[in-house]
Amino acid sequence: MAKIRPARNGSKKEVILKSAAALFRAKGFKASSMRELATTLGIEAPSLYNHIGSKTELLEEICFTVAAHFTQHMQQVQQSQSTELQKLEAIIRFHIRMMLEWFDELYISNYEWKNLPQPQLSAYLEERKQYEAGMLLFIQDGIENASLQNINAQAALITILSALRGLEHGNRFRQELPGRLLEDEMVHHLLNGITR
Amino acid sequence: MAKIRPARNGSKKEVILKSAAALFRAKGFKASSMRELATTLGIEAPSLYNHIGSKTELLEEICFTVAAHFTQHMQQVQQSQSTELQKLEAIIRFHIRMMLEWFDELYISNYEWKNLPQPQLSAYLEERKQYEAGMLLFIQDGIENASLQNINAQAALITILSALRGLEHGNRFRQELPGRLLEDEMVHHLLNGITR
DNA sequence: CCTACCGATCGGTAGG
DNA sequence: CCTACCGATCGGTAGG
Repeated sequence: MAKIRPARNGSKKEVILKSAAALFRAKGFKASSMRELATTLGIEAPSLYNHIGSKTELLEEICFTVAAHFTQHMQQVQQSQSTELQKLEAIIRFHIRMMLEWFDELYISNYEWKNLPQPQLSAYLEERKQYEAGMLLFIQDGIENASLQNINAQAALITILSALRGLEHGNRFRQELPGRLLEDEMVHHLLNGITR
Repeated sequence: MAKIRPARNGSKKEVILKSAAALFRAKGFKASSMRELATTLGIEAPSLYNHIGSKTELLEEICFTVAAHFTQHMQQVQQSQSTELQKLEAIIRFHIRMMLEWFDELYISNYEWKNLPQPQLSAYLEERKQYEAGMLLFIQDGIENASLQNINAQAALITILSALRGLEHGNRFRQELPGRLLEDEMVHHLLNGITR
């Protein structure tokens, strides 16, 4: 019999979500089986369904939780009184910190979102689009008030976003570089190239 | 009865590879079925096996063909008499051009390689490691002879590689920006940030 | 290049 | 949280 799962049952669901994120990141969403997830948690696969609704629900929770963090930070930056350069720097630093702390989850929201069902898929892509529009505005404003060079704003957006989102590759950087150093170096690299 | 497939049967296998690349990129390797691939080609699934050995073989051919292109270009750049800055610029431009021309294949070799079986998986990762070591050397040499700022070479490598490999995201840039403009802008963005 | 079909594995449910 | 089990789908083969 189907059991109604509580929206908040605290720690057990979060444990499942964390294991799922690690598994989905390592193998990909489709290649990850609920049986393997259950095994890593020391239970049988059907027992998972006392805590979650479906495999897809796990993916949704991961993607939208990550998206919410970024959206919230974007709004915070937009409402600040900082300069455009400071806003861009804040965005870059936030990305890198999130990547260091929530690597599995960010990887999934970057590369496994395509497995989301509709209408969540569209909603997710729309939220991303809004975020990117916010970044583009910072760059355009910076060009207008001459704190940035007269670059192509769209290309600069793509370069910065690619550098930040592509960051998870291999994640070897975690061992070889202190996170704070990487953060400072990337800010310098990505901003000084477009800072007049 | 198993049929021995010729190593060179020319166009038909290449047509399959091209369709497979598009499908694997859109849906992911695991989520792509041979039945769907066959349908897009107007044949039944079992007929595919007159031209290919397995689904995995398709992935292998895509990943190693891409890797071979990059490895060959790296060797060409290493043997050139260019300055370190010119070498880095050549690498960046080559990446972007490959991305514009072989988007599906690069996406797969960037994100679906984890589906490779052993020992191909290890061989693939080793080839990538060699490529990255080559780039790192350009950066280190540039720092030593002061054509680059006194940056952290590892961080600079990560930033450039991330920006280049993360580039395929959404691939909207294909419509909005002429490829050559994006190339020039990214070279400027990624190099001027570290060029003294 | 097709029809017919296989063994394996999947997400998930029934029922307790 | 378990055992038992389902319908669907998968990659691939047999045989022609």
